[in-house]
Amino acid sequence: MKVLIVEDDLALAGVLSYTLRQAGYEVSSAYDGQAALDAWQAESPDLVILDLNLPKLDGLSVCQQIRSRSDTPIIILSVRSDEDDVVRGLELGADDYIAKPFSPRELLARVQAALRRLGSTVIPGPLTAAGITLDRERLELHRPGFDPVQLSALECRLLEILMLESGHVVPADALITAVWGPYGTDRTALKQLVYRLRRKIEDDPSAPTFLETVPGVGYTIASDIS
Amino acid sequence: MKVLIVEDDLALAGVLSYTLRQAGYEVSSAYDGQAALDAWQAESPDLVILDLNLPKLDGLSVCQQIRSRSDTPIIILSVRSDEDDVVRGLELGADDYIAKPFSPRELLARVQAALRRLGSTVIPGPLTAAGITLDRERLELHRPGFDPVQLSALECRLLEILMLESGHVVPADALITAVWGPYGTDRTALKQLVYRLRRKIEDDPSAPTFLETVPGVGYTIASDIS
DNA sequence: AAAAAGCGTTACCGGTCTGTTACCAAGCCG
DNA sequence: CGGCTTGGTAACAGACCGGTAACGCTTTTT
Repeated sequence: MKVLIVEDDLALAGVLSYTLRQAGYEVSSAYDGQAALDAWQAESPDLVILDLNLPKLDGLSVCQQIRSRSDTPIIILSVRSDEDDVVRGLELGADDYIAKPFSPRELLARVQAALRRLGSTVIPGPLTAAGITLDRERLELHRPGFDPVQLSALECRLLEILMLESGHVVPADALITAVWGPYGTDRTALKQLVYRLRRKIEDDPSAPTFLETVPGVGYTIASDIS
Repeated sequence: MKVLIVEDDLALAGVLSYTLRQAGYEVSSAYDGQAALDAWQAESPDLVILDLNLPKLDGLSVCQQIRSRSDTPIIILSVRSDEDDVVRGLELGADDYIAKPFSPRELLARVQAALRRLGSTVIPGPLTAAGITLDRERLELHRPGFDPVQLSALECRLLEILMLESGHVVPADALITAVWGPYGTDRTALKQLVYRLRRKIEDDPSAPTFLETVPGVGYTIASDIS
């Protein structure tokens, strides 16, 4: 996993770099906006950590440029006074932000979350739980006795989370965050996704036997095969 | 929520302890590095507040040791001259730091933030008391010989409290505070809630056998199985 | 270029949850 | 004995929630 750090404060960049390397990431750095774009094209990293205050080319512009050309996850670094810019950055398609000062540990957590969310990360071996198997590469669901079902990317991610937590109830908020990122808000989208997923995998959506609702809390899939 | 305070300045430790206790945390203290590790193992706190300047065993070492064995959030206390150590502490996996001098309010805010960040994953296991089992994840009540009963969020909270105090009488005021918070509502709401809960779980609401009323005081559930 | 699929959004409907008001029965006290 | 408090019951209304449908925009496929 390659991470590009765009930060003009060399001390901070050093800390970030050290932390990420420790965690097993491959790290490259850029110290101004123009260099950032060059490095991005040269390295095609899997994730970008982007300071907003940059020499030569503004961080927001960098964000926009990158986003216009790819889906690479972007995490914005900001100081408190940048609040407006953060909002604009998120609107421009950044995935998350961290306000300075922050702990490397927190950064690491966000990097991992962002990579996990984009699904690009995990070299997905098939995931088996609750009696079913999810082929995350082909977005296919396999169930004994049924034909394989073709899933969309979002459906696959939703199912993946529920399977990883199989036997436990996953709160709706947690699902939203895990699927749409920290700024996904609307529960309606989740309702929709669950509904569409149920129609694909279940014979009778009105009496779900597999993907169950826990009213007021969230959703769950049974861990045991009944 | 348990907090471990590691601070050799007794006066400061006292202030910290007082502040946190006021806010409803359970607090334990250690006054040197070695004692900190011992206390940490003995108490398994939910969060550690760690001074860096400690007798016997350096704060950074304590941080490292704790982090190598668990994800317990750590907040570093430091004086301005410690800056380098703070950075090292954060690299070692601390979650946040506070520079002395600080206000109690700031401390509380950081503690809460740290707990919120990592602690949201605390899943309550099933609670068993008085012969019944409460599945707090699914809001379900299980009783031997009966079908599981679906509860609402409030009903579940009420039952949880009574079960935790099973065998004792819980005053009505205490119940209201525990369920609706410090700005609790009328007793009528409690009457309602009890009534509705009884109808869900009891065959004969007019002669309650499980959730009993203690007139003029509150409610209780028997601790023994009758 | 046309068709299909993915997905966010709005709207609607029926259900449950829950605070409130009202009423009744029982106990306490002067 | 009559007023008062306390607890149970009923009924209602507003809020919230989850499932469903339909629309439209975008992306992918054909």
